[in-house]
Amino acid sequence: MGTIDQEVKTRFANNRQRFITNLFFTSNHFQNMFTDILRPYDLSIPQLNILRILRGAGKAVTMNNVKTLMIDKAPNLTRLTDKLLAKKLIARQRSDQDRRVVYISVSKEGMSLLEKIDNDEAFNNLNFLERISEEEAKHFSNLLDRIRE
Amino acid sequence: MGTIDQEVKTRFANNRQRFITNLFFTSNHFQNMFTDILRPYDLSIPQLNILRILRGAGKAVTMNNVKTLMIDKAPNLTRLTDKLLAKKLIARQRSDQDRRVVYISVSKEGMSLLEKIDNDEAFNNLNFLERISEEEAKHFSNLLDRIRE
DNA sequence: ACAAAATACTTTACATGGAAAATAAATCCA
DNA sequence: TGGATTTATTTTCCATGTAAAGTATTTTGT
Repeated sequence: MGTIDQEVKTRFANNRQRFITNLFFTSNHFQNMFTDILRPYDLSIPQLNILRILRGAGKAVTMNNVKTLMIDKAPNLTRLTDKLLAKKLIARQRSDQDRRVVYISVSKEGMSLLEKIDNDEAFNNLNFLERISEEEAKHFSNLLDRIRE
Repeated sequence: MGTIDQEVKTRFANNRQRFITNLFFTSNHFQNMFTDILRPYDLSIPQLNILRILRGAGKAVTMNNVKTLMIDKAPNLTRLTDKLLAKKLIARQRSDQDRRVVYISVSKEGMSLLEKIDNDEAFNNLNFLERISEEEAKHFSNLLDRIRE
């Protein structure tokens, strides 16, 4: 794994160009890494996000609430939850008060899968991020906040 | 657009966690921005990448070469180039020397589309990146190189 | 020369992202 | 009350990402 210039074999006009390309490339790189780590658990990144949101909530949550809590939006949330349901990782229940509303919650199976993943060396330790210090991470995160306006 | 903590409404365990989430979020944010800018040109990001690679090469390039030059790999390059061909933005020609090899190149239409996009205010000025200096961009890009190992 | 392996590309299948239309139920308001 | 609007979710459509299998052609090794 070399510099971004080596990776994409491109000559950049300036450092902002280099930076934005590197941002895409690096994000992609780590997403692939997470995807690989999750593969043995037969879980996708958005599926894990949903499970974590449900665990974090500690109670049943409406689809709408899940959607607003998802990081990268939740495209086809119904389709995603269908799959979690098929794997019995969540439960689904329609509200009695408002019959348009659907609640979902983590099942026991879902909770124990989350625990397994929490204890997964590769996933939990983030040891691929050891090369960046807490201070640098903070500074960098602030910078990302800033350039998004 | 607020800080990453506001955006994803999450409490992060540490700054490395915050950073990696912010990386995904910000990358996604800018990709969506590019996608929106390209929409009126009826062109996707990978399609634009291919056109630029072809222009950069200045000559016909084999599918295999295009693949190695693509940033995020070129999934279904045939399918992608089919679409560019349908829009007459590229030309395709089978090699005489090695009949397995397929060359593609930018057409006149492709070149003039690229010029239009080059002159597109929103796309070309990268003014959404004004908040980061050249020096910061350089430093940040180096840091991204480093954490990828 | 000729079968086996490698190479270049194409095709297929399936999961996901993103946007928009469709459906169903609740609320608003004249 | 009852039609129009809003809200919550589902469904559909299309482009892409990813992996694997398939096809055609060339190269390799005996």
